[in-house]
Amino acid sequence: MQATMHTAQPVRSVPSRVVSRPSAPDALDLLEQFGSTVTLQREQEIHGQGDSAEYCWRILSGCVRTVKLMEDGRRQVGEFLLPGDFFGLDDMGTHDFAAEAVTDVTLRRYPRRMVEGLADSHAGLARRLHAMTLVALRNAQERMVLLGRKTAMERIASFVLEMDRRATTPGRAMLDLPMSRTDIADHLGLTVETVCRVLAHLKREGTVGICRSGVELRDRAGLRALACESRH
Amino acid sequence: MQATMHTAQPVRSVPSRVVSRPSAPDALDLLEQFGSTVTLQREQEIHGQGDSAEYCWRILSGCVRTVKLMEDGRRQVGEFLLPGDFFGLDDMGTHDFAAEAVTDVTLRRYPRRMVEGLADSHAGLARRLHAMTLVALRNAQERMVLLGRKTAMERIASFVLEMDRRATTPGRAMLDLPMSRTDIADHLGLTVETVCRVLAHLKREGTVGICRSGVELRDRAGLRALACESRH
DNA sequence: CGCAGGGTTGATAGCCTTCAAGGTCTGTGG
DNA sequence: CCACAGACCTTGAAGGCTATCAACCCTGCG
Repeated sequence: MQATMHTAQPVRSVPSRVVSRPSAPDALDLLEQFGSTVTLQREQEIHGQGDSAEYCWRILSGCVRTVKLMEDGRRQVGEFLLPGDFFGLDDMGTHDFAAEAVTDVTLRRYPRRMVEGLADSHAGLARRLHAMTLVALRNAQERMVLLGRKTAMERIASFVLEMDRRATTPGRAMLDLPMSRTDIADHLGLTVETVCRVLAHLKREGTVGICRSGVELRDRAGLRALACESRH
Repeated sequence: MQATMHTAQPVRSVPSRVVSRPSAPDALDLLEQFGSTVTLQREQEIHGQGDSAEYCWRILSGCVRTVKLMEDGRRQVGEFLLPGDFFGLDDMGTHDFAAEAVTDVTLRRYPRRMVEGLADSHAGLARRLHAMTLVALRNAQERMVLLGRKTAMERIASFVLEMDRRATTPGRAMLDLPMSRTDIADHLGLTVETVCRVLAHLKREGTVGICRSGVELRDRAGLRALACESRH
């Protein structure tokens, strides 16, 4: 099992081309021969809700969100995906959620037929894919606690800390949040206004600083206390 | 892929011993040689939150819940598991949720080390296990919409319909709900009182009848309208 | 019979939403 | 360069949905 499997982060692979030891073996490298690189502008749709699942993707740069719309327009953002993350692999037949570019993105696209064929003959790849699904499931379960039982303040604090842990350089003071307040609200089961108010409250308390499209983490311990998270 | 994979139900296997054609092949049958049968009384713990994941289980009879407790006592019930369902397979290293018997239960228990060993040499079994994880993930994502965006009435209606679809004989008027109101509340992100009030409301409207530890579905179409579910 | 635990119902409170208005930033076109 | 439009963000006021608190009912059981 890879180190990433023991974190509570979304499905993520170490972008092999960035690893210092370029030969670090990863079963996912087997996919590369079938991959093609695509770029999209912000707000473009990568696949729709209900689309047949022809491809899966890995993010090279940028941010992607998965979205489910109810008939009356209520929206749930399933997750935000960052460089290194895979998506589109965990759907059966059709994609339950749409996937949309939050920012301009560069993606590596793989035909699922090829991925599944390779997995049938490479047990190591199959294990790796299954492990990624398990991480996604664990994250979804953690989010069920957040959506079912946490207050607005706890949700925001948990979200900021999660994005910090997933950042390319975790622990830095400045944390980029490329998604809109509306996206954050629809991810956390809140409204835009509540997200704004809670962030303003955290700012007044000196816990975070608010910069355009990002936050400055001034008091991680305080955030952790607010988030009501046992581990992390 | 099995037919069950295309439903939105929890991880479920067809209990092979009950199938009319006793030779219906299922990769999960490979596990049987390592299985042992255990029985527990209601409210007993099967495994704790944070326990190292030594075993996984399949339910032969009864109902099980998965539970996560926050430090201050807030509780989230991850899912209710019914005969045929597997659990304990989707955890990595340790169980994130506890598992507890809702009713007296009979379980088939399998050492995970054996399961994983078998899966390494039987691609069919590995695929089957991965498929079960995918179903669990899809269910978790559907529940994120419920917890993030649905009203109390919609949550209850969705829950009743889901339990109906998963019942051993779906479509019957009488639906058994073996879990307590508190369990339902902690599953749906509500309080006991709200669950009671919503059920009472549905009863007054004639949508359901309330019997001791169960409901009578008098108006499935009405429930579906209340549940705001596209498919099903 | 009395107790204990779960279920139900009512009254009140509070968190978050809704509705509304203004502010800020960005990109565009003159 | 500046003005303007539009989208997003922020803040305020009011309302509603659900939680909280409390009381009572009901059932099973010792």
